[in-house]
Amino acid sequence: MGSGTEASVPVAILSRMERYDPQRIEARWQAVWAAERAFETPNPTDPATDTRPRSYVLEMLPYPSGDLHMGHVSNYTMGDVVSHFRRRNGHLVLHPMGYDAFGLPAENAAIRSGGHPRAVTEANIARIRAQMQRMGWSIDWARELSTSDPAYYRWTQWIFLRLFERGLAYKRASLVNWCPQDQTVLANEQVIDGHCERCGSAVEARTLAQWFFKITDYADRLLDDMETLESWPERVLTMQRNWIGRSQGAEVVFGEPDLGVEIPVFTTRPDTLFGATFFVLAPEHPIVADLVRGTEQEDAVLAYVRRTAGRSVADRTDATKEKTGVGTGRYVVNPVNEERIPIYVSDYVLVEYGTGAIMAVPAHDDRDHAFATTFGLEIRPVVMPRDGSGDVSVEAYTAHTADEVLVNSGQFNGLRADEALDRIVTWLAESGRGRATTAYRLRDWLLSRQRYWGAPIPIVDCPTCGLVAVPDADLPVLLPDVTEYTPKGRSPLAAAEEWRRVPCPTCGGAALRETDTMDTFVDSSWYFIRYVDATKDDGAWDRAAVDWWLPVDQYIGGVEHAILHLLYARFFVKVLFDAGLVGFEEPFANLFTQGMIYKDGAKMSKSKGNVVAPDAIVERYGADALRLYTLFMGPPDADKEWTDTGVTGPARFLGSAYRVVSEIAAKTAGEPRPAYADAGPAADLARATHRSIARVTDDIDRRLHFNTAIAACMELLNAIERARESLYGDPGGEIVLRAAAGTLVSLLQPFAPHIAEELWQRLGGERLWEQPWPVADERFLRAETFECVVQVNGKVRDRVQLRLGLERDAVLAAARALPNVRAHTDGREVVKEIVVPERLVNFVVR
RNA sequence: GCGGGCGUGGCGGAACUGGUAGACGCGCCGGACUUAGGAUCCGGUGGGGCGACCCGUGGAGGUUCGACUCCUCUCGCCCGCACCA
Repeated sequence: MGSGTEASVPVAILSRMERYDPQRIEARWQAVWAAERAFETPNPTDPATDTRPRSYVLEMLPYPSGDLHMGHVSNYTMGDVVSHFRRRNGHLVLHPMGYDAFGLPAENAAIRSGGHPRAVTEANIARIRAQMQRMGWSIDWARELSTSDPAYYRWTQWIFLRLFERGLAYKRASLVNWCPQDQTVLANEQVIDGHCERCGSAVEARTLAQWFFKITDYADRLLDDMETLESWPERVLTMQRNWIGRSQGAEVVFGEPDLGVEIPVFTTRPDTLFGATFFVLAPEHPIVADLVRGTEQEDAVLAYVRRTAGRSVADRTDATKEKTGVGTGRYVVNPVNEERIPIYVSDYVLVEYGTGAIMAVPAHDDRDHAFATTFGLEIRPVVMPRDGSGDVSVEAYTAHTADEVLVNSGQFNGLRADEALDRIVTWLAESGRGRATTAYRLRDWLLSRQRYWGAPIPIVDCPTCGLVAVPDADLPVLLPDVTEYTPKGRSPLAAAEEWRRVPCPTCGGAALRETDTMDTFVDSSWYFIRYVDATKDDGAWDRAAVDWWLPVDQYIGGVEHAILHLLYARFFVKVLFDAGLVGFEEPFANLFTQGMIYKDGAKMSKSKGNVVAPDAIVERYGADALRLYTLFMGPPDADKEWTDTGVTGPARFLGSAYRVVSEIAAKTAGEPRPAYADAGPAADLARATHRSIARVTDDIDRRLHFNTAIAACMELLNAIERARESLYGDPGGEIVLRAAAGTLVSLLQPFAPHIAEELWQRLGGERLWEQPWPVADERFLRAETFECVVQVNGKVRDRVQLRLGLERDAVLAAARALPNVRAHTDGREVVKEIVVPERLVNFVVR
């Protein structure tokens, strides 16, 4: 890769025949990187003793829907900048890529086109891979993986079995979210406002036997370990905290005397126990049928339960609608005061939360208040501010102040509410009628899906042995080929009769395979581990190598995964840790969530017709320009607005850098490294060069503010352009000029690696991607003089160029002497003189 | 309702620690080169005023010599959760 010939081409000819041609340059360098396997990073041969600095830089893997979109470009470019930066700062960098390839879109496309989901997926992957490679990201393609590959999902199944054997994967009939459009169940996390996250259909509640992961067992650790995730965005932590929804409270047991049953409730307000004036069961509560059997309320209650079951989830959970319900004719006894209170059935109580039953305290709960008002039930205040101001006739009194006391509460009257809460819980525990407990909003993760294109659940259902794990040695359980994928409410795998019939692994008797497939979020909950050993076939991974690379040092992705993927992946890692399979408890040490790219004020989407295809931009301006623009648009975590004209800024900048650096390469000689000069324009340029190094380094490393880093590169180019004519012909000046050009190219490399490599070569360098990152020389960060701003009463009146290190009195004297300063101070009394060293002077006058 | 975030030129944004508001870029205006310009180069560009100056970071107060930055109140927008007892 010599460059001697190009450096001698006369400038006039060069500028005419060698206009910046990104297509040619980018193809050239991508070929070089591929041939040299420039970005492949093998695992250490001996991880136990290898102490080399390393960084695992990862962006969330794409769903291969066909085309790369702008969100991907922005996301992967940010990761690429960090990767290049760390590589050039001496780190071994793991920067892999893969495909989240199972899932409904490919299956639906296959149904439409009559093809096979596998074929659709493979075609999509080929397409998106080519588009990603065209972007020139420094990815270790030797580690590429696809979650729909049997060599991958074999280990997804293997991990499922580890959860199964630990009792963390179980099958249970329960009330689940059913999407009538996609004909499958959905996890709670995939239901947005009662609608299917993917297709938008109103979700129905159905009772079905489904597979769950017991993520609730990990609720406390998922919550408490967030303390260690210091650099995670606050909003992601908050969203996870809300989602887990831990509430401290008490379980209180209410007795039903006629049938002799006990019904526990969960409450966060045991202090209001004396205010319970009725009791409510969720319509699906198992005791409802027993309570009303043979009574005159039976028909009314069962009719209400049926009506509720027929309504959509969105409808049921609409908090603004009027409360409905029906009395059962039965009552329970309040354990604290032996009072009989009536039992109602109402859909405002959710069977999945707490115990599915509540004690209703209308005086101190908005929902109970609304119900009591509708049904004309007693509203009895039991917690009041000391001044007696809490009126509960119109709305519930729910405030929490330090100065509340209990009333109407027997032996607890007069106690402060917080004190009473503790005392009542103690009393309940001592009398065996309750205990302190914690409830969570988080539900177990429903992972089974009645669809084809996913990893089969590796379980066999045996009439004698029950649910039995497929032995590890028999993995993968391959997806059978079926002819019909159209969703019909049961898994298409059920039609593969031959495939289903297997001998029971335990007793050898005739048994049937599980036909549901796994939620694709299972696939993506461990892929970051598999990258370490992406091709290993005698195990899921090598623990020593995994522990060497992980946790991920910098994870980058969209905030839309704040709960789903990030919570699931955290859960998986904790389970794997407990099973001794990995040596860390959190997968992602640092998380960065990038903003979304909008166009015309809306999220880019096909349905809105405002999608800008990266391909089209690359074709016209080149990958470097597109990379630069997606970063230059704004701070990485903020949402950004795409404008078609905006790309021209970075594109012109690259064209201009190409011209100017090529000219300098041809007209000067020397090393493309930072150099020094003592005075004059050369010294100014040397300072500008070193300041740029400091700024770009800090912007990438500490702030992840790529937009200002690029702005700094633009400023350096402007400085070079301004200085070059006066430096040509001066030997010392030419060295500085060439060094400045080299530094510019070097700083630009993480953002625009193709043009940087091309220009670096033109300047006589080689393999810029592995050159050390430039270091700013402190001596050149400071000028000899500074512009001192002089204010009078806080308003800028003049400026003066002063020597650095000048004493306070001298600074004041110089400032005072300025004509415009005198105009504003003469004849007035100066009451105060403020001097901010090396910045400004402020005279306060009266 | 609860929680998180954001309001700066015509536009995207910069100002990181309280110290020159508007870096950098787009767009626009003027000029050069040109058969031509969606190319390139040069100059200008927050508002008002001939000017000295005045006004300006959603709004109103406050702290300070000095506030985009800190405090109080308020308006608007975005995101998340929401009948979770």
